[in-house]
This record gives sequence, C-alpha cells and structure tokens, in this order.
Amino acid sequence: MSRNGKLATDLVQKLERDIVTGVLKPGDKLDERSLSERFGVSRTPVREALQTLAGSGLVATMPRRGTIVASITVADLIEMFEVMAELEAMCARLAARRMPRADIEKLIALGNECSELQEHADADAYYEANVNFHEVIYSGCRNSFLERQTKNVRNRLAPYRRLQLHRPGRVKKSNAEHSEILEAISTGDAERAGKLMHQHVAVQGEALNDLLAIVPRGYLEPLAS
Amino acid sequence: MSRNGKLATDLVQKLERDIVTGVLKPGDKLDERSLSERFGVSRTPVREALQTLAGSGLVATMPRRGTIVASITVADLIEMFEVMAELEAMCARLAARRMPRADIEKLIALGNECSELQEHADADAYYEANVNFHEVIYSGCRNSFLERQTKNVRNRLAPYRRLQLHRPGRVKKSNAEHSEILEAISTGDAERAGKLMHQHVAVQGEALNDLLAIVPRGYLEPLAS
DNA sequence: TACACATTTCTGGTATACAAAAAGACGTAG
DNA sequence: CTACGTCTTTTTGTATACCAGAAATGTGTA
Repeated sequence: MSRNGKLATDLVQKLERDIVTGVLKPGDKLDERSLSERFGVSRTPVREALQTLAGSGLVATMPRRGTIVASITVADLIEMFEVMAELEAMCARLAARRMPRADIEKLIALGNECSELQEHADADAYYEANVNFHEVIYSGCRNSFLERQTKNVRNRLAPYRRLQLHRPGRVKKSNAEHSEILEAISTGDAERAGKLMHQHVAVQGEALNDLLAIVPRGYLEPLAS
Repeated sequence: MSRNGKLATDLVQKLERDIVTGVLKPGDKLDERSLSERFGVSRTPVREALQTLAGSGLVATMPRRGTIVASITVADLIEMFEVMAELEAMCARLAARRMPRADIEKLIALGNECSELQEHADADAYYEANVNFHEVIYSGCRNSFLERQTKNVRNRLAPYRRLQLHRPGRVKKSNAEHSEILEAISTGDAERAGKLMHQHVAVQGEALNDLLAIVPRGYLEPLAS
C-alpha cells in the first residue's frame, strides 16, 4: 500500500482545501487516528500535516487536548481583516505599476466573467471567479513573497469571507468595485488602485456588524486566543 | 529522564533564538540525529520542531535531503524587505493613531537609550535597543495579528538585517530617523509616521548594493527557491 | 586520466509500540 | 435524585525500529 514520497505534504494540501472550501468548519475536531485511517497512513504524517497547518494558522493545537479547525475571536477577525485590506492594497498598488499587459488582459476577462456570473446569482461560482480575479492581482504585484503572505491570510479568513457574499446586494456592489479597481490598475494609477482595493476588502462600519450577525455559532471562540 | 510536556515547543524556541541571534547561520545543516542527541530527546520532537520552523520560513526542508537554516535568494531578499517596509509602516501609522500615552513615554526612553548607545559604537547593544524600539511600535499598533505577522517577517530577515548596522554611518543615520518617527507618532501624524518608517526600513538604491556586497558567502542561494 | 556505473553508507520518511494525561462512564454516598 | 470520586477509555506525546532514496565512494574501462 503505502506509496512513498512525502505523504504529509499531500495531507496538508487536502486538509487545507477542505478547510478553505468549507468542508471542514471552524471548531471541527481533527482526530489523528480517524484521519490516519481515513487516508490510509499512519499517525506520523498526519501529525506532521497538522503541525504544518498549525504553523500557517489554519488549525489550532491545544497541548494534550487535540487540534481543531481554527476558530478565532471577534477581535482576531477584525484585526485580520485590517491586515488583509492593507496587504491587498499593497498588491494592487504594485500591480498598477508592474503588471504586464498580458495579465491585464486576463484580469479584464475575469472581470467580465464575474459580471456574467453576477447575473445568475450563483454565489459559489461567483466566489470562485472572484478568487481568481484577486489572485491575478496578487500575481501581478511581482513579489512572490507578498503573494504567498497574502494568500496565507486570505486562506485563514476564507471560512468567514465566504459568508459575506450571502449578504444581499453584496455581489453586485463587489462587482462594481472590481471595475473601478481594474480601471485604476490598467491606467497605472497605483495610489487609486490601492485605495480602492483597501475599501473593497476592509470590513468596517455597518458591514462589519452584518458579517458578525451571520457568523454561525462555533465559528467564533467565546474568548481567549 | 524524559520530562513531560511538549518538548517540541521548547526546541522550536531554542532553535529560533539561535537562528535569529546568528548562532546558526543561513545554510547551516540541521541534522536530526545530531540535534536529538544534543538535546537528549528522540528524533520525533526534533522533527516536529523543524516542521514548525519550516512553516514559519526560518528553515528550509528539501525532501530526502534534510533541512538547513533558510538561505534565500537576492530576489527573495528584496521582496521581503519590500513587504517588511510596508508592514512596519502600517504599524507606525496605526501606532500614531492608537498608541497610549504610557507607551509613548516608553518609546521616548528607548529612543534616548538608542542615542546613548550610538555614542559608544557598540553595534550589538545598539541592535538590541533598536529591536526594542521597533517592538514597542509593533505593540502600539494595537493589532496583535499584525504584530505577530511583522515579527515573523523580521525574524526571517534578522540574519541579513544584522549586517546592515556594520555599514559605517548607518547607526547614526538610523538614530536620526528614529527621532523623526518618534515625533510623528507622538503628535499623532499617522501618514507622516508611516512614510518615515517606510523609508527607515526599506533598503533601496545604493544602500541595497552596499548590503548585498557584505552578505557573506552561503547566506544567499545561487538560484531557485 | 577521465568518465560511467555499481555498491555502500548515510539520512530522512514512515510505521508501530509505549507512556501519560485528559475526558467520559459508572457507582456510591449524601 | 444529585453530586462527587474513582476507574476505564480514549487520545495525545514520545521513543524506537524499519524502510527507502539520495549522495558518496570505489572500481573498471575507454
């Protein structure tokens, strides 16, 4: 059975996908034995995978008490969105200065795809296209370290961010903002691109209250880190 | 023998300290068996510690080829400093808006300490005080997530950043910049604080060439990630 | 002398076994 | 009937044994 070659890495990717896509929800227990027999490997690579995921913040490990999919406090959520807005704004600023023409074309295409999907009110499909749109901008900043850093924070926020789109009217507004950002980038207006992206990503004021109101029980910790 | 309670965590902290303080240098091999007998534990916690450090980017693990203290490419170095400047700038902006009066007093004290140490040309002591100065600003941003994120990147850059201070005249200039930043923060001028901090941290133009010129052989990878 | 191939050795990856601590179940006492 | 304490069970943390793959070395041939 046991195929060679870095089983732990595979597990990390599979678990990461399950967490980011919402198959596994914040607070879910990740039992080592269950996982090991589910994936047909021993506990060792499972433990390594969990260790890695803990390092990137996607899961939380409490000594002697097991590991769960990371659930964060309201304070953490606010802080992380604050940082996320800044990171994405930086990506947008740099992208406006550095993104090659070919990628701008790609961005335009994805913008159009978002617009089309918006009509059909398919939240999941739109979410996918939306992710692609943002990723092209990450890539366009031509700073692979910033790109990795940004994706990491995004992944950690994914379970909560996904909820946003279910707010009525959010998809339409989001799409309009995409158009503005796209225009700023393609004209090379770095400052404007950054500012627009910051507003696009930041969750503040009433929008924050709305988000908090629809976060399911268990997604948030009562208190403590 | 084996004392209970999360040996791996201790190892992470010890190795992290050794890397950040320069006892272990980029490119140094981290042999699992040597480490395990040096610390008197089995390979299992050693592997977990290395896994964790790999997650935070301080060491690099090549499949079947062992792990070394992370050595990065010139391109990586430039990218990371670009992000670092932005993160510290964000800390400074937020600190200017949020830092409580008591912390500002602390910052003034540390600024003075830096000034005094500058006279004596003790690079290591100055480096220490300099770290403290910056950490008070991280803390002052009142965003613990941003604080952790910033410290993480700083740790990864530590082996290279330490080299900067050995450039003649750098300490004096750095200290002058601290004064300006301090003034901007204490007067609540967020934009100015951010801009000054960005310039303070960013390594660009001739300064970059100087830095690259004194990076020891082995600190940088020839190519590839 | 230089290069190619085989063998050996060393090191990392995986599995399993054991120990310790926490959670849960059960019984008894109040 | 409830509450507390003890025992069992479950699950994590650590150690050890085994396996596989890559680097190093040695040998033979061109």
